[in-house]
Amino acid sequence: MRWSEAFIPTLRDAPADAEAVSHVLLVRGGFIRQLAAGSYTILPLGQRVRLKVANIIREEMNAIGGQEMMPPTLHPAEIWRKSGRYELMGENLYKLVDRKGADLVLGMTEEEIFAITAMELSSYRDMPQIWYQVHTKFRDEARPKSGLLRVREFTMKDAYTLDIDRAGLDAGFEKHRGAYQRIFARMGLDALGVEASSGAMGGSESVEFMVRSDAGEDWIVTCSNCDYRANVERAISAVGEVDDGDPADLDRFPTPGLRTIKALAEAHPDVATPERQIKTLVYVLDGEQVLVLLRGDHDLQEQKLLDATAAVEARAATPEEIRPLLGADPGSLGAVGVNGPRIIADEALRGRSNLVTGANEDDWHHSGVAVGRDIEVSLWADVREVHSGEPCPLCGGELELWKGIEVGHIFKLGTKYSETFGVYVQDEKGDSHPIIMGSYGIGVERGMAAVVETFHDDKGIIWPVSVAPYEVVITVVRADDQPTLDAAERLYTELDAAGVEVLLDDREERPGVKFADAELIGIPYRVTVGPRGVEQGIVELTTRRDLVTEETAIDGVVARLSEAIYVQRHGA
RNA sequence: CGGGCUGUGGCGCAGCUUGGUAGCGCGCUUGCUUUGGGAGCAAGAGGCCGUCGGUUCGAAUCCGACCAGCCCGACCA
Repeated sequence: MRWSEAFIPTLRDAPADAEAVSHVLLVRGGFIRQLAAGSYTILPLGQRVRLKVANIIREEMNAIGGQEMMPPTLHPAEIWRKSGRYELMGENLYKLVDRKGADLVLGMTEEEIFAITAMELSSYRDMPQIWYQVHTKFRDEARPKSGLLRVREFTMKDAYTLDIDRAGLDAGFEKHRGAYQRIFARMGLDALGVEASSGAMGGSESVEFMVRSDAGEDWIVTCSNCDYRANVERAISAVGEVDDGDPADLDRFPTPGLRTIKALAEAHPDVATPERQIKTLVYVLDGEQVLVLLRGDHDLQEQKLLDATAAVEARAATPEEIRPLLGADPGSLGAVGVNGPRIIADEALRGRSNLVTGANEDDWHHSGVAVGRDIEVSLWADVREVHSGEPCPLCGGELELWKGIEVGHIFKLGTKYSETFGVYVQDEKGDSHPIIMGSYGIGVERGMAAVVETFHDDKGIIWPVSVAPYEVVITVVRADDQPTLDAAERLYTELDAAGVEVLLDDREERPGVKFADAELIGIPYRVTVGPRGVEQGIVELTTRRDLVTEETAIDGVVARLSEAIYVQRHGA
């Protein structure tokens, strides 16, 4: 491609409303333009990257036996009502009505559609199957943000495994784990597979692939000593033992004006250190008011609460809801003697005694509280959020927290969708079994953005060869100098013939503009052709990653570049 | 959905307090000069000032409603 004929609208100034590095650089480099919140036009340069990412995904999916197909994105609402997700997905699901008044839905993930397609299968002999698509998904995000990182319309590779038994699912899951590791590695990404919550997908087990980045929206817990890694929505840590002393009798004491764990601990350091208090939270789970108990120095992880109770929506109750329920305001709440709402207690409170908690009367607290004796717990669960520095649950090493971008997520779904849609196959004895499904997603554009978040400097993007829009840019220093232009054209033709993707910067611009643009759009190799060098049969070769330049004979440059690129093209 | 901020040529911004012919930088067009790290001079093109309504002789500017976008939070397969 000749730059003079290409549509590569680079910008000198960053758009005012872009914050994330990938957002700024993709807009400035002429890869994308915003149409509306969370809605982008992918420009020619962006499309080349997007197709390369999609092709890497396709190659690795095909390599594990995946078969690409193309279901519709527009679905009858009936299907989603049947799976229960018409309601479950809430406002994130785009809902529309056609001319006949029929309700329709735009697909945001497609377990339902693939389950229905799987009704064609009837025998264990048909198993296993790996089906996938690379297609548009729609999500009415409450808050699209950060350019391509969180949008309302995007391309997702979603794959589904169909097996007759658990062992088949496990095998399919492991195949995908491997494929995903290869896909992200080929994109240059260091994506770590971490334990995750399955959320609204349902299912038993899931692994997210996270790329470390401050632009990410998830917090990840990793051990500095062993391989333990998990999303905070799922992560656990070893809790230190607390010496409660001998169990005491339940008692009350006045605590005027002491409304926080900290204030109470400072006023009564002998009995009420934070780890010897019970934190009582009132939550509303799908409309049901519940008490959630935690150790005083611990915090609630809401997703854990949802997972433990199979609830869909959790929110903190308001003071107006709490007073009629418990008879006191936040600051003096407790679960002693409460029997009405369900009481969900964190595992860290199990077996504890001699504790302090609110007495459900303003300005009074209980002391000597023994959890089993004085509080009737309805459900024990791990609902505590792990904090940085706590001991690893596996090895005791120090846990670290970091922010990550979720570039992929794989789920063991089980039979939820096959049972709903009646997808059964017969085994060798003729018995029917619901198909066991797995579901596996990668966000294509988010992956592109994650690459930019990972590889950039103050001059612009640094694409890995495997996903670069072009592999080489030939910068013609003097486009008006005929020998220079001739030499550049010859290189352009030869590189093209050698199968290298090359962009010829033949624009009548000053060199500084061309260098700056080449660096901004992140082409891995730059060949600089200028009058001085051409006279001596020499060009300059610059690598984008380290911006190191060396002079080299024109004659050898094509062979050299095609070799270097060939080995990098399929990923690091 | 709650909180904060912003809407003025393609991009970045000023003008609004105190109403009176819409401005600057970059980019774009043409010409000349220049040419190894975002050139100089000259002449140009390009704007329903987010939308609707109100106040006024007169509104980018004042008032109201709405819409859109960004950031924080809630939410998020």
